[in-house]
Amino acid sequence: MIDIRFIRENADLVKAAITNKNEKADIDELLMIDDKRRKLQFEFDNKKALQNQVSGQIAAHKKNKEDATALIAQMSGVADEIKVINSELTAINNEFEAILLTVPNVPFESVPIGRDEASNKEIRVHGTPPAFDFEPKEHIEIATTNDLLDMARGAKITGSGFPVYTRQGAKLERAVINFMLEYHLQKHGYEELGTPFIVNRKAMTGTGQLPKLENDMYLCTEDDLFLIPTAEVPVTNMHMDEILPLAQLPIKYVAYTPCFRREAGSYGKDTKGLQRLHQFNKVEMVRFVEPEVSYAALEEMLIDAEEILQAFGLHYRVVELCTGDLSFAAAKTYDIEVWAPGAKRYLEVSSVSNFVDFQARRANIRYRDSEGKVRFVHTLNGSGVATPRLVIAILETYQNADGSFRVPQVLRPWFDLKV
RNA sequence: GGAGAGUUGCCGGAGCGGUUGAACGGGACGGUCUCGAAAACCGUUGUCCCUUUACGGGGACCCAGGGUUCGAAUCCCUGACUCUCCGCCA
Repeated sequence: MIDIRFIRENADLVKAAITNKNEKADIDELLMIDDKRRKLQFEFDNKKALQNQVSGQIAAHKKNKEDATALIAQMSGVADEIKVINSELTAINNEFEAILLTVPNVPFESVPIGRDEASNKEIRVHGTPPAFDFEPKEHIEIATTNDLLDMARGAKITGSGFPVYTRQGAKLERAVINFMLEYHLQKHGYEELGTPFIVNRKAMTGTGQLPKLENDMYLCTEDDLFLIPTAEVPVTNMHMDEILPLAQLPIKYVAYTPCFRREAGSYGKDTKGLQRLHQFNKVEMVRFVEPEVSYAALEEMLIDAEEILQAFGLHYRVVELCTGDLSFAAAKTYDIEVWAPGAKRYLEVSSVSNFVDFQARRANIRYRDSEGKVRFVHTLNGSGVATPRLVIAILETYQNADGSFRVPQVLRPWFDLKV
């Protein structure tokens, strides 16, 4: 969330950010409630101060065996008054919090302003589209020919958007995950976590999925627990309500998890094969850093993700998202889009974002700086990377004229692992 | 699922309903001593909110939320979590 003090002093800036992000949040209402709640708090504090003071006197009287009935009588109504103010205060604080949680993060100053992805800015292009002396096929055809994927049976046992990877397909995907994990561990110095795939409301609120995206997530109503849409949620919330010692920063975690997304409202879009799924696997990087270095860390993470695609020898481009395409919690985001020669288009395989202190405030993740002051950390995360579209790009890039495909060199050790 | 025990500050661990934001011990940090270090000794060691130019002042917080009371870390209720035993089970 955004510091209410910042909102008070920069209301116009925050309002512009809301507009530019195509979000809705009533800042005027928020500020009005903020004012009311501070007045109530003041009243509460004063009443409490009186009660504390007289209670001290009562204690002193009793200690000296003096009569305190007058003082007790004087206080008998005060407790009720405090109770009333307190319940009003609780109500207004809840109201305040509810609105504050709907205020999106403010985009970083350099982020291009724009309505939608049309205003995104291409940062760089790596490599060139591979050339074929035959017409390259789309992944779903390659997968069918080689028995890698069974979408129909996935639909039978769950529903559409739940793929079954079959035989070599399952092995290929697992090899990809292993390769990416080890790469980040060994070359980029991340620490691996294996987290729960189901989290509670507090965690979902901490990273900013709630309250906005409740409808996009799978919910176990019996226990009020959500299936994670990304490892960002459990991993970032690892340090919820903690004050980290400076020596621990930066913290760099990598985790593989499945991701579950209802994709409400996107039916009929990118439905082919593995392009858009309700369940997919992803290797995710998360960092906790000092505020001063978070934008440098963002560039580093982007490279960390790019190296994966480079290792696979894939053609891709990096795009900086404009304000309108930026997610609710992000201040700045790069997307990496890999080239799919069969589909003849770029597919988003990674999103690398700096959330600055937005998530840290929500999840109350702080650190003690070199002067001993407690401050909010900056959090970042990036896919490194999501498997379905990576598998698409691999199959389409490494396909042969006869319909077969090659396993990229870097995957061989994982694919041909001997036991 | 059944029965029981617990949840206090960085950690361990006290805490009769009334100057207890919290004894005591450990750790950490600063200082004295030392050529340096250890030991010893002295000191420091909370988060958040409101107010103040500042010094300061006020409030909240001892798992969470309610209740009893003039007053709750301390009593009562509910919930969460942890541990032990039983049952079930990968």
